[in-house]
Amino acid sequence: MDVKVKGGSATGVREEEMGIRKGPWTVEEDTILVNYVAVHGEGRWNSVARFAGLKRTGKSCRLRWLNYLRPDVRRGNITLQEQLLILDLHSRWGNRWSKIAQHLPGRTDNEIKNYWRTRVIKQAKQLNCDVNSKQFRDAMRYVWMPRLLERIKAASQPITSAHKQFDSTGLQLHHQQYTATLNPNYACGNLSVSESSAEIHVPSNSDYSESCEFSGHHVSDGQENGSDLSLSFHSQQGGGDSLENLWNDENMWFLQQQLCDEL
DNA sequence: AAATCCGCCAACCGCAAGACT
DNA sequence: TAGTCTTGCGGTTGGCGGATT
Repeated sequence: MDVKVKGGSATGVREEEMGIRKGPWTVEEDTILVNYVAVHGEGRWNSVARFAGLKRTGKSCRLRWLNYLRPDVRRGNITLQEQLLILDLHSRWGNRWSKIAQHLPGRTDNEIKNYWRTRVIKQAKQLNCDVNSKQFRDAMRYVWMPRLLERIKAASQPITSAHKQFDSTGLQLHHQQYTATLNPNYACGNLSVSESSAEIHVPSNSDYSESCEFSGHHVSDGQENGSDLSLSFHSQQGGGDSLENLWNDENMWFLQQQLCDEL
């Protein structure tokens, strides 16, 4: 086990005197930290270090818990949906990693930051432009994000498809999940819309009992022109024509109003 | 088979803000 | 009110492992 001891600075000397450990955590240390948090809860990280017998700084304990030991930490590859969300949120907030992470349950700011640095900055280098340049932002918004959406759609493997679009000047989607009830005159069921996707759930006793789902995307140019919401849908079991009939202009208008009310 | 490169990720650092004394 | 401590955030680094030469 590699244990480094910082030297030179006053803090470093003090840490050295106290035998503060650095570097990768051991299983034993993890166990101690998990047990301590289970009993005393999160927070008071310096106390954790002091009273649990860990030779680690409070900061180190906090980081280890938040990024690795927390039970709700989600591991594994960043999904397409998550990638899309990261790109979108970063275009709004910049390097506010913790704020972005709040919208990706189970993901840590560190993970998102790493994703950005390893994938996104690499892309910028390949395009030979600065990651903060308008050129790159445009490439992201008009090329990369739409491609991601296409891949997300393709992953849902539609059998039949039909498309409707409507403009919603001034409508802005945020990142929470919204729900809208379809116009009862035209359909029954619930539509839930998130930043990158939408789903409709039709009750089995309705005339349209086949399962259908929507994929939609939110296009915002970030300018004062407002933003557009574009929704397309497909039926998984055929019947696309009948379903498409649900989506006449009135129903679209109704949905638009519902979304505007909620946002 | 060895050397080098590269991507990924855990962990550290400095700084700032808020809480506490 | 000032000084100190604690916590949280964003930037950066270092090491590991797989891919390539």
